[in-house]
Amino acid sequence: MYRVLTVEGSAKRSVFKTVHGTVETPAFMNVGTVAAIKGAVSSEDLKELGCQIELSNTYHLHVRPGDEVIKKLGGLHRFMVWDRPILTDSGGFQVFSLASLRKIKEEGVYFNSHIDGRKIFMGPEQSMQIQSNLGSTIAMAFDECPSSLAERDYVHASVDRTTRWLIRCKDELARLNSLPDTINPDQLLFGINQGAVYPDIRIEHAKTISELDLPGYAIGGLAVGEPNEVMYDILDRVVPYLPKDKPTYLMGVGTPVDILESVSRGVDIFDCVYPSRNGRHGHLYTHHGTVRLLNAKYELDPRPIEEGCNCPCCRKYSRAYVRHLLKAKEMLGMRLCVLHNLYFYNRLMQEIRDALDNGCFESFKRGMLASLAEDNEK
RNA sequence: GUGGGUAUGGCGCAGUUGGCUAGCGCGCCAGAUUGUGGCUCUGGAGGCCGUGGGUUCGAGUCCCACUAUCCACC
Repeated sequence: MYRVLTVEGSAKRSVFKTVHGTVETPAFMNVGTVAAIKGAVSSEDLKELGCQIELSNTYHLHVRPGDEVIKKLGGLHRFMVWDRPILTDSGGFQVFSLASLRKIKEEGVYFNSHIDGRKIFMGPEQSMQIQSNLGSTIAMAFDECPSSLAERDYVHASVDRTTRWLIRCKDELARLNSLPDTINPDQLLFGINQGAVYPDIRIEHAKTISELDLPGYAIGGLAVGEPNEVMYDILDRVVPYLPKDKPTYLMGVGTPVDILESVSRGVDIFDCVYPSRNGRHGHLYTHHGTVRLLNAKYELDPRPIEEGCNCPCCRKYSRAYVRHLLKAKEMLGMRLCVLHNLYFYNRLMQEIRDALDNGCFESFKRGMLASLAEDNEK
């Protein structure tokens, strides 16, 4: 299923085979929370952008349109017409991001829907049932993502509960996968490491969940406000305790720099809203730093967002035109910007894989870090 | 032409019985944003308060004239 091809330091170049196709890693998952990449990007577009695997969200699809609806329509792949791998986030992060609307108990979490305010209960079993109805390739464990500022005692108790939840997730998914009418009987479960910024709690947790022999492991609860150096330090300490023969997924990360630094620390898979959300807001990534397209200095700029970029936006359109579209709040402006950013991220991952294949990742990384730090003011 | 209303940053407006460096929304300029509520947040620039007189210790606020504009009526 998962095979390491080459290693350079802690960096890994691997292939991860699933029933929905192979993911070449290091890989970036393009984020389509509600079974769509925001910004009018279709699943056809995703293929053109080089997307290998897409991420959707359990909580959001549960509240709308409802996982039962998607199951009746044949599962998420058929629903959104995407035949490559899909990872569904468990809803655990919403415990954290919608914190003002929730109550956490041993059995699970009581939410208020952000759509209509109605009460929702989600525990490990519910999350697995929803993800089973969606039929994603990879289901994520239902976890709690404690604040990076949380007290040590709280984090300790939270992580213990997350472990108990993980065992319940594993049991429940095994049961669901064996049911006759299940959408994807080969659905995989990834466990999630937590522990905020306490290395000893994280390491202990990593050891514990590794023993459950799941097909993959994620590191959650990072890049939520703590300094970058802290995140890198946690990765240095924790990744060695996760199985090397399984994919390692760093949740919610990150900037191009974060990705380079994390690959060199052994991470295989990433996801982040940056390319899509920032794209919608005119914050564009290039190999030579970011372009804030809404800045006045681009008003008359006839160049593409990035010279030499082969994305659907850069092949045709000028900064001036796309800037105008964003200013006018035309959907096309967002779309073109998101297309560029996702193309950039997917291409960056391809470049990382090529460098690993050629055994020159460290020098590639040094050069790319220098290039990304350029001002792009010209 | 007559009567009445209104004139405050690019636009739309607040400005209490006249009282310290005239506010707000949008827009504009710049910055944040890491398992996405097509958001949200943080800064910044920009105003001789229509013009000219007057009353007062002090006027965006009161008085007069003028100009512009809106409404009603001949």
